[in-house]
Order: sequence, then structure tokens, then C-alpha cells
Amino acid sequence: MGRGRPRQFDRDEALDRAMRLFWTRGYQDTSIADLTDVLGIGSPSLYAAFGSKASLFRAAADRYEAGEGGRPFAALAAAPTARDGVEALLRGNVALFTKRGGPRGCLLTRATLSCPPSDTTVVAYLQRSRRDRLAALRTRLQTAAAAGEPLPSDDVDALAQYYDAQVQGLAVRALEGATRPALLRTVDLTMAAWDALSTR
Amino acid sequence: MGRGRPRQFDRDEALDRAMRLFWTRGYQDTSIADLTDVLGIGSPSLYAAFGSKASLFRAAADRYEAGEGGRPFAALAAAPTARDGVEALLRGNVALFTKRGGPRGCLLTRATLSCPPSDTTVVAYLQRSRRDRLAALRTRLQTAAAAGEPLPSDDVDALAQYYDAQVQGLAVRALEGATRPALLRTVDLTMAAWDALSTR
DNA sequence: GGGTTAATGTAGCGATCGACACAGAAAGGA
DNA sequence: TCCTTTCTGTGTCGATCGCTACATTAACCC
Repeated sequence: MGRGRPRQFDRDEALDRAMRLFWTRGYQDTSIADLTDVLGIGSPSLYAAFGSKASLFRAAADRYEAGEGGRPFAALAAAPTARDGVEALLRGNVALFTKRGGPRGCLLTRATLSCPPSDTTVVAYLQRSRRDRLAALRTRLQTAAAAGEPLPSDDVDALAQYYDAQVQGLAVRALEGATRPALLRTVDLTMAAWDALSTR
Repeated sequence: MGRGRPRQFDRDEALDRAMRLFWTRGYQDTSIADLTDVLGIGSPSLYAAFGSKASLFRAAADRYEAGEGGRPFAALAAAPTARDGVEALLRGNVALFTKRGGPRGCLLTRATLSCPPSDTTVVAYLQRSRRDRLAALRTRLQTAAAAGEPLPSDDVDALAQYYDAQVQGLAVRALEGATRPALLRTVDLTMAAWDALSTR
């Protein structure tokens, strides 16, 4: 298999720990020293395995989106109706943002507000990620509209941006320390608004 | 008046420029070198006038809240009804977050997500500021409830947190580059939801 | 003008940032 | 066994971080 000296750490586990650390402290406030400390490896090993801080973050964010972070959006797409999907998206994100023992809030939202513009590759990654999430919302609502489901508005684009704002608001409040029940009451209001606007 | 050598810069103007810079780049990504550059003064003058980066930020944030940043909340308190107040709060914040030639988003929201926990005085300031804003929302809704105005929910506390989340969502989206018309469509939906939930 | 007080410009402090040079260590292939 | 290849630990690079010592300059009071 490998020709040279074998790697002495589990790359996936290291990536997972890096992801948790970026999630906890944001992008800029997570230093290479912090990472090598938590990962238990030297900085040359980190750079050999991941290239740079920026590319390590992108790999960690990929892992976030492919795992926990992507689950609420998977639930959105899989739900039988758009209403169920949006509710699953919001409640799933509340659970994600307030999980016991885990970092609070959203890794991507936090990074978006704490990444210096000079790190262009990270900024570009975050922009693409945001576009993808908006597109996921829009397409789910679009298919619902095509299926004749009742929606709170005919403007699917505006709806997608509206529910994206709900998610971001929940993420910020979770980071500020809002409790899970408090965030769920906010989701209750958002879904009550869906119903009140849809039945006309 | 002054005993020693007079200050060679306008303290208020310097504070205003510092506020704009913190608003544009967040707390952590704004360095003392950036500040002395934009303010046109040396670092000893900055420290003599403002004490430290943390206390300069708090002074700049005070200026933000007393000026532009506080206007939407002043409109909330001054409006004849809670509905008008919330709408003025949201639309005022959209205008603030997308003002041409000015920084995008909210100075406080951005700082909340980009301030290292080690800067305890700034963290404490931001927490208190957030509590105050939530309290402003809650008391306005409370007086409306006492006056018998129709509200989207009987749970005033949940309502306050819900509209706080709306503001934060708008702030994040503005920072991500959302246009003013797009954010206003989101506010349209939020206010349509108010009406649909209030008329029962 | 002298003396006092305060703000300024230069220059640099120790610490930390992201990233890497270098040599030693551990594997496979011959 | 020796060579090649790859990873690991030590040490450190130049740059930047927030911050300040020091001498100088410019105002006031007398």
C-alpha cells in the first residue's frame, strides 16, 4: 500500500475534531496551534495532510455539510409536503444548533461572519454553500407549487429567502445562548404563520 | 481649558470612523494598525484617547446604538401600535443594513459572531446590548397587549424572541450580500404573517 | 521666558499568527 | 541490507498582533 512511513493518526477523526473546533470557535479565532493541540499532531503533519488552514476548513465544512449540518436539508427534500419539509428543516436545525455537548449554532453562519475577506477561497466556499442552501429551499417549494400544495405565498423565491432568514436567525440566537425550547417556540410561530397564510 | 498640548484630531469624528470600520470588518479583523490608518493618528494617541481596542469598540458600539443603529428601535417604541412599531423596526433595519456607501449588516450581530471569548468585556457588552434589545421588543409588545391590540400570539415573550430572530436573519443575509428589495420582500412576508395570525 | 502638563511621532516590546526547513524515523521494494 | 519514500518532531521563519517607553512638541499658567 503506502510506500513511505505510515500516517500515525486517523485522518477522518482528525478532520472531525477540526470540524468541531471550527464550529466552536469560528474560522479566524481557531489557530493552527489550537488545531495541532486538539488533533494531537504536529503542524507539519497537519499541513502534509490538509494543505493549509483554509483548505482544512473547507474539508471540515464539507464534512459538516455531508453529515450533521446537511441532515435538516435532507429532511427538507425528503418530506412528503413542503410544509412538512420546512418544519423538519427548522426543527432539525434547532436540534443541531442546541445539541448537548456539541458546539452551538451553525458552523457556516459563524464562519461567514468571522472570516476575513483576505481568505478568498473560504469566502468563495461559503458563498457557494449559501447559494446551494437557498437553491434547495427554492426547488423544494417550486415542486410543491407545481404539485398544487398550498403555500404562504406565490413568490417562491421570496419564500425561500424568508425561510433562509429564519434559519440564520435561529443560528445567531443559538450562538447567543438561546435555549432549545425558546428556539422551538420561534419555530412554532413560523409554522403557525405558514398555516395562517396558506389557508385562504 | 486644556492644560497640556491640545489633541490634534476630533475625538467624535475619530470615534465615528472607528465605528464604521468595526461595522465593516467586525471586531477581530479590525486591527489597531487599520484603525490608526483610517483615523489618521498614531497608536499612542489612540490609546490615550480610548484606552484599548476593547474599550474603543465599546465606545464605537455605544455611538452605533445611540445613532443609526438605535433608530429602528426608537421607531419601534414611538409607533402608535405594536404592529406599526414592529414593521418600522424591520424596515428601518433593512434600510440600515443595506444603506448605500455604508457598511452592510449590523455592527452588533457581526461583532457577536466575530469576537473571541477572551475579550470578556466586549462579550459582556454584547450580551447586555442583546438583552436590552429583547427587552425593548418585549415591553413594546407588552404594552400593546395591555392596550388590547391584536397580536399574533398571546405569548409576548415568544413573540419578542421571534421578531428578534427576524432582525438577526436580516442582518446575516444583508452581510451575505442580499439586496434591499429582497430583504424587504422578507419583511413583507413577516408582516403578512402578523396580519394573518392577528385576525382570528 | 521658565515651568508644568498633556498629546504626538518614532520605534519597538513580547506574543502569536500561518507556514515551513530540516533531519530523524518508519514503512515498502530491491 | 540498502535505497527510496513518506511521515513526524524540533525549531523557527517573517509578518502581524495589541500595546507602550521614550523623547519631542505644543499648549497653558506665572
